[in-house]
Amino acid sequence: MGKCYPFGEIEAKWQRIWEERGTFRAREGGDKPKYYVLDMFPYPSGAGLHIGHPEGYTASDILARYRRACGYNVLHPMGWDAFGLPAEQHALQTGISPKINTDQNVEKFRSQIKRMGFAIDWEREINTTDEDYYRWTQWIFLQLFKHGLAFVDERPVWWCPELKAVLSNEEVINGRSERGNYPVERKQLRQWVLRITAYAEKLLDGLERLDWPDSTKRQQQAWIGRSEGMEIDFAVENSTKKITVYSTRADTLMGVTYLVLAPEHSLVEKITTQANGKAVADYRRETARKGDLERTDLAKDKSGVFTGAFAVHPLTGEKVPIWVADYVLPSYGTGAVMAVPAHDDRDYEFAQKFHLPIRTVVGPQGAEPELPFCPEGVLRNSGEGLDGLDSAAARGVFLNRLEAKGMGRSAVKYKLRDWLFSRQRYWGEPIPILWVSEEDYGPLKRMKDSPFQEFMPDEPVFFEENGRRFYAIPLPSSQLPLVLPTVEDYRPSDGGESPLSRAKWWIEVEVQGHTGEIRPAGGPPGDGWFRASRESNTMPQWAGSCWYHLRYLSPHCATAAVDPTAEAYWGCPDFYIGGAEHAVLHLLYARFWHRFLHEIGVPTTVEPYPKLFHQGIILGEDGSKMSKSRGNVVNPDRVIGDYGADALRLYEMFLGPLEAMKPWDSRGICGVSRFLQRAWSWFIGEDGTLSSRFRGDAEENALTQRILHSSIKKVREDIEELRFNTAISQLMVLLNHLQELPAAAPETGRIFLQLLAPFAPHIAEELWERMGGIRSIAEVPFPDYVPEKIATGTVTVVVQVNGKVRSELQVASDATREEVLRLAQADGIVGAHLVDREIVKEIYVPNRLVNFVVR
RNA sequence: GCUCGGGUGGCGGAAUUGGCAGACGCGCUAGACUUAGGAUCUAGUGCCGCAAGGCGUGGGGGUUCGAAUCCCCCCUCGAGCACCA
Repeated sequence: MGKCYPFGEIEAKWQRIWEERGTFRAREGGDKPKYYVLDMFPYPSGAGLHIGHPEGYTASDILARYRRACGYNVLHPMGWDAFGLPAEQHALQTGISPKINTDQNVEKFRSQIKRMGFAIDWEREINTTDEDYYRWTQWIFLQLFKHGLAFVDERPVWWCPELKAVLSNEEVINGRSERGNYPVERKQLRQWVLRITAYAEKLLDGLERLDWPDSTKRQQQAWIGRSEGMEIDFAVENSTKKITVYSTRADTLMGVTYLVLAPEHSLVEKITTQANGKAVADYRRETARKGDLERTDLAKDKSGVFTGAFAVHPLTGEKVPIWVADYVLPSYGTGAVMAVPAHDDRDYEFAQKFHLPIRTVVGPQGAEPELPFCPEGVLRNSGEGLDGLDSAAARGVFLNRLEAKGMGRSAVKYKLRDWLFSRQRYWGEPIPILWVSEEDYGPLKRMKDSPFQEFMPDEPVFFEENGRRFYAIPLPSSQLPLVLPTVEDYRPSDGGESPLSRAKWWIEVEVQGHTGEIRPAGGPPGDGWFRASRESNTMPQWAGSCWYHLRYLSPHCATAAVDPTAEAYWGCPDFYIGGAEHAVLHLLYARFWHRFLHEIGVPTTVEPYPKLFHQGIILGEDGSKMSKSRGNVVNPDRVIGDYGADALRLYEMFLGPLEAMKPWDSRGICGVSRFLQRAWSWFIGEDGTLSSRFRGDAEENALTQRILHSSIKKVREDIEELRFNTAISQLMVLLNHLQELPAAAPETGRIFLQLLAPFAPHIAEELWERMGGIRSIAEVPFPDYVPEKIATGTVTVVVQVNGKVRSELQVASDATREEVLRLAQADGIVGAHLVDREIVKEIYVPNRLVNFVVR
């Protein structure tokens, strides 16, 4: 690039001034309406800022600056989601503590983000790993515990041997870890679990009112996976047992030819006949060994074994064999299904393989169905009074009949599973729980005045080990934050325990039931002292991001997670922007916590993020995902050094629609850089002083007025609709026109700068100041357009003959239909196409077009 | 396999309710200024054609005076879900 405006100097200058003046500090109160813009806060990775980060942040910054200029009191904060596995793995490799590593990374991220010149209130910066932050994360956990929503359970969990960590359902993709793509397996472990399923219905209903991308709503909907069906009881022949199945297609009840139990189903052992015992046991063992990848691989053949037992059809009394097969999942519905091979793909495949009977009971009206026939249809072969009914009606009839016999009921099921909340890791929030023995729990529970009563749930939470019970005791808030202790060794144990479990001095404690005091084990015995062990698991990374939008409102509040006055003023974010990869993880968990917190009286809002937007991904120059191995990574520091932050901001917004996936183009940034250079040169002459083109007496002609005012209109509308690429192109159109003018009114220059300011704030501030601006351009009201200056006297009307454009006319905007048609016919080129033709129809669209239909 | 969302010049992308397809930018061509140009400025730039004109929004069909836009079929790319009964 040739000569450049001094962006390096200007950008540093204005970033310093904004900080010194506190230009973007947000305070509660005043008459202005509030506007809270939130970015998904970054995980400060060691790699530093990625070129993708500034995309979302610039978008939110444009909105923040625009809204401020439109008279809103704007809150635009930033912080760090800094717990997480990479810092811990880094510690394992280097021995540097995650704390130190994280602090360094935050330092780097902060300085890189500051170089972008965002209108952020840095006094509100938060960090999920700060004690003052996570004490409230722990407090929220205790509230969940108190309300019976946090409990422990021995359950099969996803265990990743490579990461030596337990993963949540959401963190496992096709049998591999989301992070690192390592294989995972099933393992029985005692785990903390949050009862998110209790909120399934609310989380589903709440989606409707959210202004979110459709695809994200659909993803959450599918994840919650509500289905309506029936539970149907099948008696087991020669037994008092019954098998309850769940089905959404009870209309196919008469087509049942066998039942299937999940291998883990508790009845399997009880009903299997002796003759089949070995085969079933072998099969169950085989299933247990398999990872879910193997088990759920769709391509694989169906497998299963016969139990030797039979069930009794609740309506026909017919005997149907009971099988065990791993295509039935233990964790959904009742873990047992009625198999209707004629009308279910999976049952059909299974029946084919094991030569089980197939009975057709539903089909299209009239024609014979091709099996398996899975859509709804009309009943056949189902018996008197049923044949001919459509599926929905048939379900109603079956429901009545089964209900009458006490053998069926309607039921709603969800795919959503409870949230596995403990991690066997070091770098996370310690779970503020103590474990005491059964003998100590009783007395402690009876101390009504004990601080340990503060978060005590109605139902005790306990686990059993070697025949002994251990009870969970919540720390009182006086003991928060429970600080993550310093340890030497960050390795998890092979047995799946947290590195914290090795810190015996921290784990083994004694608690004073009366006072809430806690001391290391080995103190003198006395009244009210009990032995206890701390919970060694930590919280998953999602915990801190579940409520950070609330912490920004009063980041320094020492008495509450969020100050009620601040919360009452700011409420929840009016706009939330971040990547689509969080569609079901962070966004579902945060909705759960926020709603829970709302129910216990913390935030006044029910939903945390009423309006959400996902920015797209910026691909490498070769059109593939940016990655070190491909060597197509663009370094933001480098770009800022070469072209300046304004150019980077402008370029990322100009690339294409904000939500789209788009490739980086290193030549494209030259284009926007040239635009900024041209803008600079329009204001500043060769000698470095304000250009002489600005004359107080200059008056813009109608064309200039029209372009200027339609630019104001378009920029306003485009910003509000997040169409930043077209807003910028309009700014280019405007500048292209202004450059043609021999002289300009200072006011015209100022309006141009105000329109530019949200996108390229540094250059706009600098030129604004040189144009005589006293206040920061960020604080000057955004210009409004004058409609009369856009709608000038004449409009262009296109003239078509048989739909083909032949000419265009300049006519007065208030011209009548007759006048325009007459002018159109009088047009020379049009006339040539009308010669010897008969006009059969005349189409007239006011101020737009004329179309002659001829023969 | 199922469910969504896309396919517009050499490239990124524009186009209220169906009403001038290709705004803006990149690139390219020619010219100017220059010792020089990967700087700047000027002009041009969808395709075919000397022109008149014709053809053009993944392909095919349809509705309409008029379709990138609406309807049907097909091709293709991307995302999500993936034995949830």
